[in-house]
Parts: sequence; C-alpha cells; structure tokens
Amino acid sequence: MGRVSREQAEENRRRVVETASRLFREQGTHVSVAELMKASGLTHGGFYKQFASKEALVDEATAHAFGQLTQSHRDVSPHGADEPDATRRAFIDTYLSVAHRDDAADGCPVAGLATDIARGGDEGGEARRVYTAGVRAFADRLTTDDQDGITSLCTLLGALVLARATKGDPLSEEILATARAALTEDLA
Amino acid sequence: MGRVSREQAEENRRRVVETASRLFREQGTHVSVAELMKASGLTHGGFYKQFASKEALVDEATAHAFGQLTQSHRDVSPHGADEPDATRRAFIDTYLSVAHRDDAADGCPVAGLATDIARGGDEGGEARRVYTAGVRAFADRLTTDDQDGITSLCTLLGALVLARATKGDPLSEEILATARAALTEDLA
DNA sequence: TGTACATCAGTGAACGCGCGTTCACTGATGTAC
DNA sequence: TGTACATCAGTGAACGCGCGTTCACTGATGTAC
Repeated sequence: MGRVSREQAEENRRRVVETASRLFREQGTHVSVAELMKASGLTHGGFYKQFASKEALVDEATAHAFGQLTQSHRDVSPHGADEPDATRRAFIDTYLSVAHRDDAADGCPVAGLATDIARGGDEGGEARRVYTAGVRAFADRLTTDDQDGITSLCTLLGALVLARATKGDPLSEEILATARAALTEDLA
Repeated sequence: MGRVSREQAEENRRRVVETASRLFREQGTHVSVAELMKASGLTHGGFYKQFASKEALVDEATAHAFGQLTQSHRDVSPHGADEPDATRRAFIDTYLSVAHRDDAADGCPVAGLATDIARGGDEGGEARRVYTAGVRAFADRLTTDDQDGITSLCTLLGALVLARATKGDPLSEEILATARAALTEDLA
C-alpha cells in the first residue's frame, strides 16, 4: 500500500480507537487486535505503528468512551434545565430503554466496561482511573435535592446489566420497566 | 496414576465443578480448562472423561453456583422470619459488605456471572436459563409489602458491580455504604 | 517550481505461547468365574 | 475367598488455531536542494 498521508494516518488511528471503544463495550476487552484492525479496515500488522501495546489501546479506548459519555451528559443534563424533572425522566427512559439494552457498543461505558475493569488487575492502569472518575461524575450528574446520585446510578446500572443478561426472556423487559417506574415515581 | 475408584472419580468431578463455579464467578468463563483442572489437583487431559465440552462445564458450574445461592437464601430468608426487618437488614449488610466485594469467587452468581451470561451468545444455552430463573427467584425473595424486589435487586447488584470496578478508590466503599443506607432506610 | 531521496504508515508472514480438544498409554479398580 | 482379566479415570504429549507482538518489505508522502 505504501506510505499514507499524515492526515490519513491520524484518521486511521482515530478510527481504531473509536472501533475499539465500541467493540470493547459490546464484547469486552478480549476482542483481538486482528479483529479490531479488520473492523477498522486495516491489517493487524500496522497496529504497533500507532499503539505501544494492546493495553495502551484499552486505556485510550476507555478514555474515548467516557469522553463521549461526558458529552452526552452535557447534552441532556438535569442540571440547569428549564424543566429538570422532564429532563431527568427523559434521561432515565432512554438509559433503561430496549434500544440501550440492545446496543452496548454505543451505550454507557460504566455498564459496558464494568466487569473488564473490575477483573483487570488489582492495581489497574489508566483505564481504571478513568472509569472511577467517570462513575463519580455520573453520580454527581444524577444527584438532586431529593435523590441521591450514587443510589440512582446503582439502580440504573443494575437494571441495565440484568436486562442484558436476561435478554430473550420477558423478565428482561420487566426489569427495565420496573426500574424506570421506581426511578421516576417522585418526578413531576 | 492408573484407574481410580468410582467414589474418587465422582469426588474429583464434583471438585472440578466446584472449582469452576468459583473461578468463573471470580475471573469469568474465559478461565482455561488447564487452569481449572490444575486448581482441582488434576491434569487437563482427563477433563473430557468427565465433561462433554468446556461449554457443558460452564452450564454445570452455573447451575452449581445458583444452587448454593438458593441454599443461602433459604438460610437467611426474609420470608417467615421472626423479625423480617432485622433479617432483611442483615442480608443487605452482608450483600453490600467489603468482604462480599472482595470475594467474588464465593459470592453472588447473579453479580459474578452477569457479563459472561450477557455476552454468551444471543440464544444462550442452559446457563442462560439457569441465570434468568435465579434472577427471578432472587427478586421474589426480596419482594415485601413495602418494597419491589426487582428494584431492590437492581440496586444491590449495581452497587456490588460498581464497588468491584472502583475498588482501590474511596468511592468503592462510599458506594457500598450509600446503597446500604438507601436500601435499609425504611426498615425497623 | 522541479527533482532526488529519506521517511514511515501500512502489509503480510512469522515468532512463541496458550487455547479447547484428542489420543495412545498406564495401572489400580471392578467383575467374572 | 482367590485368581484372571476387562474396564476406564487419569496422564502427558500432541493437534490445529488464534492470541499479542515483531519484522522485512513496499511505495506514496514529505522534505531538502
């Protein structure tokens, strides 16, 4: 193929990080370098021209996924909205929707990466720090005068994880609907 | 080593299932057959004298883990206890303890196996059915006149998963304590 | 601006290793007489 | 009860395969003049 322009190389690199952040959330960080590169339209050999190791990509993809999450929080933040209750209700309904359950790749990294982060070595690298900061920020966003953000996040996350694990059984939709009702019952 | 007595063979088999049910909860179902057999005091070659495939062991180990869960529910059931509120409080405090966070191997299979079940193929085999039935039974156990069992389970599960993923940061203990408080605030 | 050449992103084969699984072999167990 | 032999749980080497990583090579890009 020969050398590629600097802009093209940067775009290729970005696409690998983006692909990784999606496949890691969907299938876990065990997704292979070869698969990641193929899904990005490249061959696996070039990987180490862009990344020091697979672990470095895991760190970068985790940061990328949490960057997107931060952006989506900014887009529909309960804080300072005209109608905070309606905004919160919309956020909860989206988070606990069938669409979010079925699209882990584009979904919340707190849910998609939880187990891989938990099992990823006790010390844990950059990914663990980014993850923890993301959880804290998420809980803060959910905190209101009436609701504790940490507890709301636990219920949201638990419901999404359980709905994904029981998908295919009616219980899955029941979990989503029940948690949605519980989390929105005090809202206007 | 030569042939082994029928009772010895059955005990060896039981030990493999038991070991698998612990290591799968702790590290995921990616734990290798060789590692599983070694941890059971055997060599890997004999595995297929006892199990049809690794997938069959995953199914059996999942069922074993949920069998233990059912037993522990029976031991400290909120139903029919002399002091139901105290029993429920004790259960929640144990479930959201640092000890349970740090011992996934002997812990709740709903938490330890959630991601592996969710990612384990859309149709999913026996393990998926056992898991779903276990979630339903767990939620039923948590249901009271005042509390919805599904929502309580979502909060419990979410808190445990998040505490494990943020372990090493003070946020981890904060999550456990906050969820404990929220889940027990209405109890006597 | 045009030419000569160095750079380096991407390719594809290869590395050692661990995976799930198979198999020839061992020898104590279990059984037939 | 004692002996002869078939059974089969467990061993350890081997299988094809995919893993993360390395490397010689290609040839368009970027640069020096």
